[in-house]
Amino acid sequence: MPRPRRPLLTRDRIVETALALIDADGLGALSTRRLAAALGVQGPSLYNHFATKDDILDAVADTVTGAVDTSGFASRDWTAALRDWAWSYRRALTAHPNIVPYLAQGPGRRPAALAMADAVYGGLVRAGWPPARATHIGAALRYFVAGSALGSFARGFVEDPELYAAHYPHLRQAHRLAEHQQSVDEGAFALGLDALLHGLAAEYTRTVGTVESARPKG
Amino acid sequence: MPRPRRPLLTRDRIVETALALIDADGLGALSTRRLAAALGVQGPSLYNHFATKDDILDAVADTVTGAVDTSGFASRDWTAALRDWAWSYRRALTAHPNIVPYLAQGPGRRPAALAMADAVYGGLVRAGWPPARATHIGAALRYFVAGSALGSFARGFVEDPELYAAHYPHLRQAHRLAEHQQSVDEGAFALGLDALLHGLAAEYTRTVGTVESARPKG
DNA sequence: TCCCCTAAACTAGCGGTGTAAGTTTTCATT
DNA sequence: AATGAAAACTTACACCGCTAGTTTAGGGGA
Repeated sequence: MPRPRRPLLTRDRIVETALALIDADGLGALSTRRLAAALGVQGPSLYNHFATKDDILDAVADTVTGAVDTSGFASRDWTAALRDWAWSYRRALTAHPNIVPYLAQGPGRRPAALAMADAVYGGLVRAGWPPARATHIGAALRYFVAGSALGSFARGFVEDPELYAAHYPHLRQAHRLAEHQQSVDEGAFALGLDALLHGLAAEYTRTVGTVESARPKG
Repeated sequence: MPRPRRPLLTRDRIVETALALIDADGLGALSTRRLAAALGVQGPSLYNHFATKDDILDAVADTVTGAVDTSGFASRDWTAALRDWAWSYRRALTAHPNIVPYLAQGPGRRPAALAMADAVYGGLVRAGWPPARATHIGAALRYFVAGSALGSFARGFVEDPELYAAHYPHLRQAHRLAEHQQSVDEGAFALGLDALLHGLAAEYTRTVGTVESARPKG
C-alpha cells in the first residue's frame, strides 16, 4: 500500500487507541505491532508519526495527566485547593491504572505535568508559602497520590486466610482486604490526605501566618 | 556442558547478581541472557532455579523489602515507630531505585512484604488503633514512601530555565531543582512525613484516647 | 500545467527477548 | 549397581522495537 489518499493515522488516533489497549490489556501487552493492527495498519507505520514507542507512551501519559483539575488554586484557599487537586489527580490516575507505572516513573517534562506543577507551585506561593516549602508540599502530595494509584495495597492480599494465619499472626483477617479492595484503598487515601493537610495547616499557622492571610488574592 | 560437579548457580547467587545488574544498568537492561552471562552460564539455565523471569524479580524485590526495619513497633510509641519505619523503608527503596517500579507495582504477597505489613498492622492495633484504621494508616504510609522512592520529583526538571519561563511562569526557578535533586526529594519526604504523622496524632487523640494510652504495652 | 519533493503507507529484515523442548552427564538414593 | 532427579547444554519459536529501502499520493513552485 502506497501513501493513501487520506492519512490512515493521526497522532491523536494513535494515542487514543494506545490508551484503550493499555486500559484493556495492560502496559505489557502494548506492542507496536498490536497497536498498529488495532489501527488497521502495519507496525512500522507508527514511526511516521512518533519517533519511538516511548514517545507514544509519553503522549498517552500526557493526556492522562491533562485530565487533572488544578482550577481550585485560582479560587479556593490553599488547603481546599490541595484537597481538590489531590482527589482529581487520583481520579485521573485510577481511571487508567495500567499506565501509572510508566507515568509515575518518567520525567515530569511533559507539558501537562509541567502545567500542573506550575499551577500547584504558583497557588501555594500566592497563599504565602515560601518557595522552597511550596516545592516540597507539591512533591509530597505527588508522592502520596502516585503511590496510592500505583500499587493497590489491598490487591496484594489473597482470599485464602490460612496462607497468612501461620506466619503472620496479625494478618489473620487480611483476606477480607481482597473483598473490599477499592474501599480500603480509597479509605487509606482519604485518611492519609486528611492527615497530610491537617499537618500542613498546623505548619502553616506556625511558620507563615494567621489563617486570614491564606485567602486567595482576588 | 553436562551437569557440573558442583552447581554453578544457586538462587541466592542469581538474585544477588540480578540486583547488581539492575542497580548498574536499570530494570530494562536485565534480560535472562545477560543475567546468565554475568553468572558464566547460558540463558535457559536460569530456569532450573526459577520458573519465570518474574519469579527472579520477585525474589529480588523480596530481598530489598527484607532490609526494612520494623523493630520500632516492638519498643517505641506508635508515632516514633511509624517514623522510623517510613525512613527505613525509604532508605531500602532508594538504595535500589531501579527495582522500585517493579516492587511498588507487584502484589504484596512476597514474604518480606507480608512480614512488614504484619509488624506495622500489629503495632498500630496494639497501640489502640481500630483494626480498620490501622490498615488505612499502613497503606497510606506505604503510598507515600513508594511514591517518594518511585519517581524523583526534582529529576524531572531540566537545566535550561528558558524552557520553563515561556509557558510556566511560576516555574522560572525550577531549573534549580535539578541541582539539588536529592535534597529536594528528601526535604519533601521529611515535610510530608511530619505532616502525616502530625495529622495522625491529632486524629488519635480525637478518636482513640489520650496520649498516655499510646505507650507500648510493655 | 508539469515537476518534484515530501508524506505516509508498505515489505523485509536485524538483533534481542522470554521460554519451551529435548539432550547429556553427574550426583544421590535405593 | 541401577535409577531417577538435577543442572548444565543446544536448538528453536514467536514476538519485540526499530531500521532501511520502496512505492505512490498530495501539495507547492516554475
